[in-house]
Amino acid sequence: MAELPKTYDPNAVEPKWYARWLERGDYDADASSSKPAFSIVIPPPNITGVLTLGHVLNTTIQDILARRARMTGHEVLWLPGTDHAGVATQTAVEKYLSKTEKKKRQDYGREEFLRRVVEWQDKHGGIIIEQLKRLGCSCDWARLRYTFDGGYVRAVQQVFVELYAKGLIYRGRRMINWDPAAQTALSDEEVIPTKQKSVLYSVRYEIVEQPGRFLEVATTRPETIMADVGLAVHPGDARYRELIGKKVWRPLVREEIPVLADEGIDPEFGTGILKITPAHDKVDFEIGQRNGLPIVDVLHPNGRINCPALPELDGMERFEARKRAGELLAEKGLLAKEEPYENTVGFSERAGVPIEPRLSEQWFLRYPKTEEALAVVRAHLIRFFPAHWEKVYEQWLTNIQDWCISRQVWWGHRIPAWYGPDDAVRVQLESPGDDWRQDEDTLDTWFSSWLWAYETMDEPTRAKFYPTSVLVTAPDIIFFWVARMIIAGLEFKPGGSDADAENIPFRDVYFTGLIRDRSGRKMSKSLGNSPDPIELMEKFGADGVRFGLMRIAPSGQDIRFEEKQVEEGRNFATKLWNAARFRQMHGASEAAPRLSEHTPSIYAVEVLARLDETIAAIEDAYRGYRFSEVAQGLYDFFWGDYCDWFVEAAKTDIFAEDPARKAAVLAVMDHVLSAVLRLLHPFMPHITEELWSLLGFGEDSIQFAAPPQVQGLAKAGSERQRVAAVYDTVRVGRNLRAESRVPSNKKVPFVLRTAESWMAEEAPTVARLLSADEFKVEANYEAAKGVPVAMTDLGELYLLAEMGADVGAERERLEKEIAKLEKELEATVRKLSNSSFVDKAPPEVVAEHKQRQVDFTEKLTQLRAARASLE
RNA sequence: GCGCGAUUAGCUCAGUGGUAGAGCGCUUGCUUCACACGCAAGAAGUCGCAGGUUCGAACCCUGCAUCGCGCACCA
Repeated sequence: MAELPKTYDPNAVEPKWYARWLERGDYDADASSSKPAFSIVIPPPNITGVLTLGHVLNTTIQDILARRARMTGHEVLWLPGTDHAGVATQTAVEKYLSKTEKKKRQDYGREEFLRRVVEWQDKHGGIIIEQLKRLGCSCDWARLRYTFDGGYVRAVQQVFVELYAKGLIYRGRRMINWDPAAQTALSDEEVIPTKQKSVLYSVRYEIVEQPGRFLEVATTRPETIMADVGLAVHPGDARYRELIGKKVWRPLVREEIPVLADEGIDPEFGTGILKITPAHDKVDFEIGQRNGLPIVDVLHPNGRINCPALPELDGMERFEARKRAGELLAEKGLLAKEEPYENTVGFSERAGVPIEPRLSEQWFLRYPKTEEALAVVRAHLIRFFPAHWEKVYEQWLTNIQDWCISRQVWWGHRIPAWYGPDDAVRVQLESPGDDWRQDEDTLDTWFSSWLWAYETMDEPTRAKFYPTSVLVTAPDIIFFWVARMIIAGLEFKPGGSDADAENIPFRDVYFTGLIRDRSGRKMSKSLGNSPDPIELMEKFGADGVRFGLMRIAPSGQDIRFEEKQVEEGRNFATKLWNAARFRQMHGASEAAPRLSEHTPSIYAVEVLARLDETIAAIEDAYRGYRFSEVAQGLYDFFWGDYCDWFVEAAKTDIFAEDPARKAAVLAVMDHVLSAVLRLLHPFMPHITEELWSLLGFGEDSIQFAAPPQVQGLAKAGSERQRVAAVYDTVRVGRNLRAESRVPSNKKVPFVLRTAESWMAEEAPTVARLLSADEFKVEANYEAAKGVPVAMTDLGELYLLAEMGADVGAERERLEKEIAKLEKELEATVRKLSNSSFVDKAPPEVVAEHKQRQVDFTEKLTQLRAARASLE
């Protein structure tokens, strides 16, 4: 085999393997397989979206789960797809057309505009799919779905028809959230309450029956005063009892309106008087309904004032009108005061403008199966990771309101309702006839997404792979998507039987953290603080990005992203590459190294024991979806235990002229490398496949190799204790070198004074690790005065530098060491002299402390002797 | 107001009852025959604050503070 190049080039290796995997059909899920099923549906990204770091985190986790499942012998389906994303896509296309052709969607008309959207979708759509491929995602691309696929659209409409027939979907004139920018209704979830600095106006209303007497009423929205239809006070409010039933003059568009009593008024708030504007406030609407008040609407759908009776404001933009209304009131002497005020205003999630509560004819869904949806999570039929999201889910479900599902948007699933002669309404898929016209509105995008877990699968696929194994998603769509999918599964029962366990859309839900920038801000396009993942991959490799991100993504915590972290991932890939390169420089690897044919060195026993521990820890971490633990465990084992210690120690045998010992070491290396590659493969699929192939560890792709198991090869024997003693000696010696200012490249002799004669066998290895030209073990060594000495677990270690003993420096060094040890000993003694501790602490803990006391005392005695010998 | 998180080294974060950890950054020494995207050594933390439980608390309990998120209210 040719020697591996010195540096690893992910940009050449990664696309090569990905193309090969697709060619071989490695990700095609076989619904007729007899292997146990493992399935994930991707949270479909917007068709026109581009890859963000959030997607990278999310899809990397899914890919890890899918790849791990393939290796553990599952038939894996990772079903990919995209979302038509109604409002988002329509807004993007409208923006584009307004820029390029200076036209609004109305200028094109519905049909032509939709043609333009499809054109745009074909041009910009699917970019994200190619980006996911660059990342190495092992999706079954043959099953790629789109929420606008013909069959999918039909299923969405069918569900609408069914729910209507059940009486769960209804049409009604109700208060909804109106987005004046996008000019559509929104669901409650699409409204983001935002704290705002505004102005509180105190407006004076003159009492009709008592001219000259005014009531002060506070409002943040003087531009809607023309829509006031009354004032209200609390029935028990003694201050105003005599006013109930009287009338006041409305200050703008002067008219008499009644004063009435309503329980909903908080007497403590402001002056205790509320103006009632039923058309523009949800609470006011309810009070109006209770008291039989009329509804006066003074806003156009676009948010401009609609009030010809007040020409000063009519047609004015709503916020401009607010200021102007304040001025008008002041001019009339009807403004008592205005003061700065902070309140919370609902903003449209998409358009970013304040929404208007508005009375409107819309379609609503009364959620079915809410109690069942709560129950399956409470009973952990569906498990949330981290579990604390259960509370958030519960809070939403127990306060649930009907869902406004119609949108005044063209790009979406058309509502299958038809209006015929004489106000007849029919809800069905096909048009009832020529004189029937279809509802103009489309459905909320999430009304199609909630079927995603099963409507994306054909019958055989569903039989094999539904319910899916796990859903991986960001917690910000827990209501939009996760909760609604659970409800859909329980209501539409796509499973094999009526049992909840077969109809829930997934068994586990893993909520990722949100990725923030280094100052803690959410990443967004508008802030420009989101790095382009493709650029990162070009710079550090997909594997580097994946590993770097996973190592810092603990379950449920938000992540502060820094490029340094993916740089570390890239560095780790290079380390892996070079460790493999070192191995293949010493001959061909064995695919199935037979460790039992060799007598393992004590270092081999140690590294195999650590490998076992690592494998066990990884298996446990996977069970709890603790991916950063898996990544960190592998990183520590491979870089620390294997590279820094085992390989360096093993060089003694590799470079020695003993073929048996060399073969033994190489077999252990093959064993560990093979195991590490397989353990690492879900995180770094490309480089592990490349090395698997180059080192010849398997005929087939690493993707289907079984993960290594705990072997129990290394028992807690004396070997591990000896390795610990050797490594301790090395650490102490290296420290002694540095403290004594011996340069790294200078070889010096060491002597260890100890009765442990076995240590002499390890002398070549200790010498190598210490960069010593000689390492001697003597039971009765007498050092010359001023020779640097330090204590190891086995005895005194002397550094015989020929640089002339510096008695002063050595004294100083020893005193520092003595002081440190004294402190530690003192703490231990104090603890042991506490009778409560000795009586109540577990015996092994007490024993540990006693041993520590003995060790410390011994070391201290020797250090003091060394110190004394300097005088 | 209710609920959920977080608070540990300069930075980003691990650590869930028994002598404080990693990476980066910093200081020092090294181009030693896998790797300078590297090797070795080092400095650096009253574990947000105050109580409590315990022989023993970064860890368990209570309260508080600060930051973030969700829900409700917001005239």
